[in-house]
Amino acid sequence: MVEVSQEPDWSGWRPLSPELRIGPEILAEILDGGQAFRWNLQEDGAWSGLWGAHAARVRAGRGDRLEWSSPAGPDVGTGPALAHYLDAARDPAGLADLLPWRSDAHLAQCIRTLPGLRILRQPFGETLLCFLCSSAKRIAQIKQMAALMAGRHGSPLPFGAAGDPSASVGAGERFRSLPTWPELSAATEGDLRACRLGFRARYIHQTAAFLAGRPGWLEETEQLPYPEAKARLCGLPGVGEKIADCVLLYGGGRLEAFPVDVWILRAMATRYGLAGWTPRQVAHFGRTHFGPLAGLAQQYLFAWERRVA
DNA sequence: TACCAGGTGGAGT
DNA sequence: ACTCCACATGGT
Repeated sequence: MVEVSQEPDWSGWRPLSPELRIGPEILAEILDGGQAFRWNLQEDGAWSGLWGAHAARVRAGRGDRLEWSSPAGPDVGTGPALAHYLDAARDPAGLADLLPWRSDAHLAQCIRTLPGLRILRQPFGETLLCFLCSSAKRIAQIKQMAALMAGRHGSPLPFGAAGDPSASVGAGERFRSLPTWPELSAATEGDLRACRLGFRARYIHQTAAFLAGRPGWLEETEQLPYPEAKARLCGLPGVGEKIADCVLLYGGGRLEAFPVDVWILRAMATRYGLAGWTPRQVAHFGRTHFGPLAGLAQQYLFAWERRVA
């Protein structure tokens, strides 16, 4: 008999968290809406993705209850890791009710349109790497850069082949994680440029060199209070306020972080009458107007604005 | 072709 | 402090 399938062997589908209900559209927005850059839609409608040393498939099952499966290989605790990644324990019914939608008609509309939208809890270092790639780039291009870096500088995971042609690995190869910062410090700037990073290659190269001389610096930064953590991140080459806020929001679980990019600037100009405001002014408005969960509000505004555009 | 993309850093006012 | 603009690359 001939083995024709080049698909990886996956475990069966298993329920993730019974309380967590997320529909297919919202799941797509969560995994592929600009927070993370390593998820790809498979032909069967499930999402296949990687984070840290984990790989998994996820889909919305009956009653919008999430189901997951893992690739063939050793058990590395992917189920609990996925629950943490999706922040499943934090108010599965949705944090959005705590946002000031009662006094903000536009926010209320965004929340109605995107019920269950969540903020991920990604590995901190990976989030920094991906958002160092993000400046003046489309999401699809950031995903391409991440895939190239994983393929050329990441480590193979102990799991089977990946058949998704849009993923970073070809049939018969193993999944590859994104390179860690120590791994990146072994790459030359030219190596990184070859991953289509453009001028971002220098930032990543310099950041890798900085971190290589300071073991524990990133882990300490993750533990600091928001203002101190943000200030430290902003000291890294290529990291300004926007990227620092993205790292703290999507990688550090700091829901008060309010990243201001061109979409948020546009949304605040057209929906909130803040035309002409600087990013810094908009960030201040956002934090005060939306409160301690401003980052979640930001995600609703971002997703809604991109959807109507 | 020109313009834009989940920006940042540096130079010149 | 504010305004411009280069920085690579790919898509519309």
